[in-house]
Amino acid sequence: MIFFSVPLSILRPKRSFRRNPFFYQFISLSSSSSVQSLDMSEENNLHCPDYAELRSNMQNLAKSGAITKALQAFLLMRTAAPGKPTVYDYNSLINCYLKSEYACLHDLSTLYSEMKTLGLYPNASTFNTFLKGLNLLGASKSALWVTIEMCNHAFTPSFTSLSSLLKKCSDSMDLKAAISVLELMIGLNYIPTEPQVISLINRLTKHGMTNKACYVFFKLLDKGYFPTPYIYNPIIWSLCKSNEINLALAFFCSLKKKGLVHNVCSYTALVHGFCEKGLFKEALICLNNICYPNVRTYTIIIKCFCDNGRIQEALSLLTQMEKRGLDPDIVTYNIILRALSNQNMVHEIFDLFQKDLSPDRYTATALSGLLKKGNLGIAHSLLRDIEKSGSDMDVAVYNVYFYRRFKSKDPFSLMNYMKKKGIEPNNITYNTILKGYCERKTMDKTLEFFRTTEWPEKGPDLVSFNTILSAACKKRDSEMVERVLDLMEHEGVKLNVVGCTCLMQYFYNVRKLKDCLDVFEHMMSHGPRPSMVTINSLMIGLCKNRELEAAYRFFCNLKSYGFSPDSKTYKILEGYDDLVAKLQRESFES
DNA sequence: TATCTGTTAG
Repeated sequence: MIFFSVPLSILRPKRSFRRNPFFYQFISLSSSSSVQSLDMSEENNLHCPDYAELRSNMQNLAKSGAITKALQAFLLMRTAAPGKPTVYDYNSLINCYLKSEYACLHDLSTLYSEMKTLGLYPNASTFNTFLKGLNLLGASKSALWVTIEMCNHAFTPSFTSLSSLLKKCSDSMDLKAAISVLELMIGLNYIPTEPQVISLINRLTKHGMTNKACYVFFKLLDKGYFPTPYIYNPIIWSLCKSNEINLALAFFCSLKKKGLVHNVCSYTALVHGFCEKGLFKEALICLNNICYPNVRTYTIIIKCFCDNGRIQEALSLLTQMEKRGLDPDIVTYNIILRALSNQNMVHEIFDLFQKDLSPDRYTATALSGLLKKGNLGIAHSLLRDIEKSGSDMDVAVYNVYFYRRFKSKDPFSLMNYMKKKGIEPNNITYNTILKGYCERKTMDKTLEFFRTTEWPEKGPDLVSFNTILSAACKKRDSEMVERVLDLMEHEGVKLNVVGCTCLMQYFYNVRKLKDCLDVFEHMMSHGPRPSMVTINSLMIGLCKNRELEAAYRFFCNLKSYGFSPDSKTYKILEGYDDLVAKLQRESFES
């Protein structure tokens, strides 16, 4: 049979032929299709099989995934009876093809476009069959396109198919498509299920599409949908988290006006929003307006006070919640412990540990402030407790404790200890050891470690290089500075803002102010862009070298370079009374 | 539906 020798590739159109922006995979076989040019002459059909036989043949070919041959078999059915084959036969072809293990999007698109070439008009079943196939293939975008086609042909997609399409689009994070499906559903008076709406709105808000989430929400509201807080709370939260407390309030009040009753999570979002804006008074008023605030409500406001250094207020809120019968959880405690630890408030930390709390790895790292201040006792016994409790530890927890313990122990025995616990050291662990070498050993020994050690990741990183560069600069060891710079050049490591700042500090400390300024100018014109640490370093360098006038001029010009002086900049100036006096005088005169 | 930590270089 000659048509069986037609290669599939001839039937397949070129990929670049796009018919529709939504469903470009649906490509026409075009008028030059070899299906059209099939030799249908009598001589090639000596045996004339009947309709049933031909149909069965077509179905078998389709089931085996041979769509070209199946299409050819479909055309052969013309010979069986007048008016044959029909769209039902074509539907059967598609159905059988979907049962084959070779079903793919490209072939499905071919089957769709070929219908028009053959002059077949799809019926509802055709569309549903295509939708079933596209669903199987997970091609949600194409399924949306077919659904729209179906509507354009005046057929109504079922609730089930739209609902499943909505889920597919939402799960595959094609949120724009999901919104289109939802619009189709609303247009047909189909109301999606609550879990679907919650999931879609959640995903929209989490991906910075809060306005779209609002759009979806109000569309449903217009249809008389009665939303629960589970549906709209993600919107309130999203607005509050992005510092849009005014919008959140407006949204919150408009819902209240409509008679919707908010729950504690809705109010907690507002508390968070007020806190984010620094509106502590309003946050507290909001807290007091909630009939039954919970641990999370309190935790959020406590965190806010802690982050703003208002620890006493945080502690009194802790007492207040306990009095109300709300037991703080480990999250609440970790937040407070972190703040206390940064302030080195050892007694208060001790008091907290008298309570019934089960420390976890968050607790371990929250105490890093304490470690930095040298209060090792409480921290180490805590670490032992956490290890014993079987809490999940990670490399960062060990790194936090590493440097402090390094002083009294051999670093490599500590690393073995980590490994025994199943924690692999990382570059940060090694950089910490490197720092220990810099502080306690000679630069030669440090460089030897640097070169000979087996680094855990892809070798030493920029921080590693900066660690040794910084050490050489601090020691004002010009030969070593040069060696490190040569090493960096050899390894193809470029200086970043930290390295450049180290070099500037080195230059002004060895009274090479011009070299220091050269580095700064180079940074300004070629990068890396100076940071405020760089700026402040230069200020110190100028002042140290008694270039007070230059420091003053530099300070005045900071804004024109795009920098804003910070508290450190002002502190530097405070150390130079004469300069400050001049600044004050001039500001009075102007 | 909402809340938590931290390690290395200037």
